[in-house]
Amino acid sequence: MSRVSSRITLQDVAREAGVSLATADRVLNGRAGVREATAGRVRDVVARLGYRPNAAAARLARGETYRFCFVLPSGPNVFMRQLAEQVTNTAEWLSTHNAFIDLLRVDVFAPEALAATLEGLIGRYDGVAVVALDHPRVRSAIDDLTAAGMVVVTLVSDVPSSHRRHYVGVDNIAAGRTAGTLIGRFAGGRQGAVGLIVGTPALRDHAERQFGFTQVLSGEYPSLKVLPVQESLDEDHRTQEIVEQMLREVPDLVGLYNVGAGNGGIAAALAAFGRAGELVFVGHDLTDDTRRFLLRGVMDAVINQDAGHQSRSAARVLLAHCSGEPLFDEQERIRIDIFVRDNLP
Amino acid sequence: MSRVSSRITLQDVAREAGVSLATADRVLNGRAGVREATAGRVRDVVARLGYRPNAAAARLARGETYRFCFVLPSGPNVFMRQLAEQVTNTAEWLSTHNAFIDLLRVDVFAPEALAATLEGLIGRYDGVAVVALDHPRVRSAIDDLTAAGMVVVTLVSDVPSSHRRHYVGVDNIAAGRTAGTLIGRFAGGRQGAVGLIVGTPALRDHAERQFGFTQVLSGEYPSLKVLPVQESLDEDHRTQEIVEQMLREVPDLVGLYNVGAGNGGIAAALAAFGRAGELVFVGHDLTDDTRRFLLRGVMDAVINQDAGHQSRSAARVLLAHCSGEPLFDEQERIRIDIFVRDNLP
DNA sequence: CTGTTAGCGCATTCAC
DNA sequence: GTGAATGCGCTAACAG
Repeated sequence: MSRVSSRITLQDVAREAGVSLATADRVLNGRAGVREATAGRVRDVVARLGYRPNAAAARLARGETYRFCFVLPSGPNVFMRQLAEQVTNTAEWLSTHNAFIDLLRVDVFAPEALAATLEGLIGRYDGVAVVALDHPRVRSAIDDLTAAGMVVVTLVSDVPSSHRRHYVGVDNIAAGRTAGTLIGRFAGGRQGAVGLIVGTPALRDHAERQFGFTQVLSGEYPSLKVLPVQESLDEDHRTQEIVEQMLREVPDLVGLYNVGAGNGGIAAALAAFGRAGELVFVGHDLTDDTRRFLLRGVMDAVINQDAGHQSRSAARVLLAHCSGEPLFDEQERIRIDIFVRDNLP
Repeated sequence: MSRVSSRITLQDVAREAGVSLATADRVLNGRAGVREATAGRVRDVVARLGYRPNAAAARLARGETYRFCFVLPSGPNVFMRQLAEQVTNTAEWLSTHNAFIDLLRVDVFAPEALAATLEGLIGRYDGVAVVALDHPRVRSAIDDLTAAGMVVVTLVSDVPSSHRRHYVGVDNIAAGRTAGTLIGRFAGGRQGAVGLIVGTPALRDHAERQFGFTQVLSGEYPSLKVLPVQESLDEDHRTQEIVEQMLREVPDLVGLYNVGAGNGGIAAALAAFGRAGELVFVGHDLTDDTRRFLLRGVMDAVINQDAGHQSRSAARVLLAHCSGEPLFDEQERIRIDIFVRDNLP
C-alpha cells in the first residue's frame, strides 16, 4: 500500500523525451505517424526509465467492452455440465473486467445444427469458444466467423484444419496413451484381455484417445490384448450392458478402459459380478461418481482435464486476442491430470 | 470491442437511488457512516440494475502500489531454481499491475538465518511469501511480520502453527501416499524391499512425504517392506552411494522412492548395476533430468508440484489480501501432479 | 450521516 | 508529425 509515487508514467517518459503524451503513446503502441528519430528517442527513455504501462489505466481509458459466446454441447454428459458451470463462474469474473459471456448449448451429435448456430453468431460477438465437432460444415462455419473478424477458439475438442486462433484442451492421443500405460503397468504382468469402450468414434477426442491407448497396449504390453471397441453413446445403461457381456464372455478379462462417460454403468456391472476391485479400471473425468469409485477401489485411475482451467483459459485467450494484451503460452497449456485415490483434490 | 455505453456505473446507481456517488461507494465497499435505510436503498438499486464494479477503474483510483518479497532457499536444488525463475516471470507480470516483487535467497538449512532475514523485512514490504522451515524461531519471525501488519504466505513448505495467512503448496502427506500407491501398484504383486531416500527429515515436506508413503506401503502392500530411510541431503553423489549400497546389499530390492532431489545419482547407480528399467522408481519434481528418465523408462512416475502455479498463486493471494479484492479459493489449490512418460507437458 | 470535488494513467479526439 | 485537452469509473479527501 506504499503511497510512494515512485511509479513511472507515460507522462514521465514524454517529458524526459521532450515529446507530448500523445506522441509517447503512439510510439508505445506502435501507431503510425511518428518520425523514426523521435520514436527512437522515446524508446530509449522507456528503456532507461524502465517504464511499465499501467494495465488498469489502459483498460479504463480504452473503455472497450467485449462480448464472448461459449457454445457447449447439450445433453446429460457430466463433464459438459461441469464445464458449463465453470463457464458461469468465469463469466462472473469477466463481468468485472468489461467482458461478457453468453452460454449456448446445442446438440453435439448434430454437425448441421452446430454449424448453423455458429453462423448465427456472426457479427454478434467479439469472440467465440466452441466445443467443436470435426466436420466439414462446422469447419466452414468456424472459418466464416474468423473471416468476419471474430476470434474463435476451440474448446476440449479441436478442428485443426479450421482457422480457429487457438485450441484450449488436451492432447487426446496422449491422454489415451496415458491410460494405456496406466492399465499396462497396473495389470502388473498379468496376461489377458482389456475391454475398450468409447462414447462414439465420431467424436474426435474419443477417436484420438482410442488410438493412443491401442498404440501403447499393442506396442508395449503384448501380454494384454485389446478387445474390439464397444460404443456406449456415453450412457450408463449401455456401458453396463457392454461390460456385463464382457464379464460373461471373456474369461481372462483383466482390465477396462472407458474413453467416454458412463462409468457408473461399469461400476454397477462389476459390482453385479463381484469383480469390482479385481479388474484394472481406468476412465476419464473426475466427478462425484468417479471420485467415489477411486476411493472404493473400483477405479484405479481417472484421467482428467480440468473444466475450470479450460474455461478460464479460453476466456483469457479470447480477451488477450481481442484487446491485444499479451498472453503467456505456458500458462495456457491444459494438462492431462492423473488422479489415483491419494491425490484427489 | 462494442462501444455500446450500456455498462452500468456507480453514477447510475447513485442517481437511481437518489444519493451521491460517495454514498453509493460507501455502501458498496462496506464503509461505515451510512444510515441503514439509505444503504438498503442503494443495495436494492445495485441488485435491480445488476451493477458490476469496474475493476480497472477501482485500481486506478486507488492508485496503491504493493511491494512483496519472496524468500526462497539458496543452493543448487533444481526445483527451487525453477521456482525462482517462475517468480521472476510473475514479477514481470505483476509490474504491470502496480505490484513489485523482490526475490531473496537464503540458506534453507539455517533456521536462524532465515528467521533473521524475515525479521529484517518488517515494515519494508506489504507482503511476504516464504519457503518456510518449521522451526520455532522461524514461526516467531513469521508472527512478528503479521503482527506488524504484513501479509505472510508460506510457499511449498508450511508452518501451520504460525499466523501465516495462507499456505500455497501441496499436501505433502498426500503426495507421499500417492508415491506409495504408485509404487505398490507398479510393483504388480512382486514381493521384496523398497528403498526410501529423503533429503533431510528436518524438512517438513520431506518428513510428511515419508510418513504418507510408509503409511500406504505398510498398510496396503504387505508384500513390500520399506527399508530404513536414508538421508541424501539432496545431493546426487550421496543418492548414488546410497542406492549402490542398496543394490549390493538388498537382493530383493524391487522399488525406490526418492522424496527429495538427487534423482540423477539414482539413475547413475541403476545404470552402473544394469538395473535401470527393472526397479520401480518414483521421485519428485519434473526437471530436464526426470523428464529424460521417464522417457527412457528409468523412472516410472514423477510427482510434481508446478512451480509456475505456486508462484502465480502466491502473488494472487498476496495481492488479493493486500488490496481486498476477492479470491477464488478453488483456483488457488495446488495440485499433486502425476507424470508418466505419456502425459508429459 | 451525506455530498462535492479532484485526480489516478492512459487513449483518443481534434487542432496545429 | 506532433501537441493540448478531455474523460473513462472509481476512490478518497474534504466540506457540510
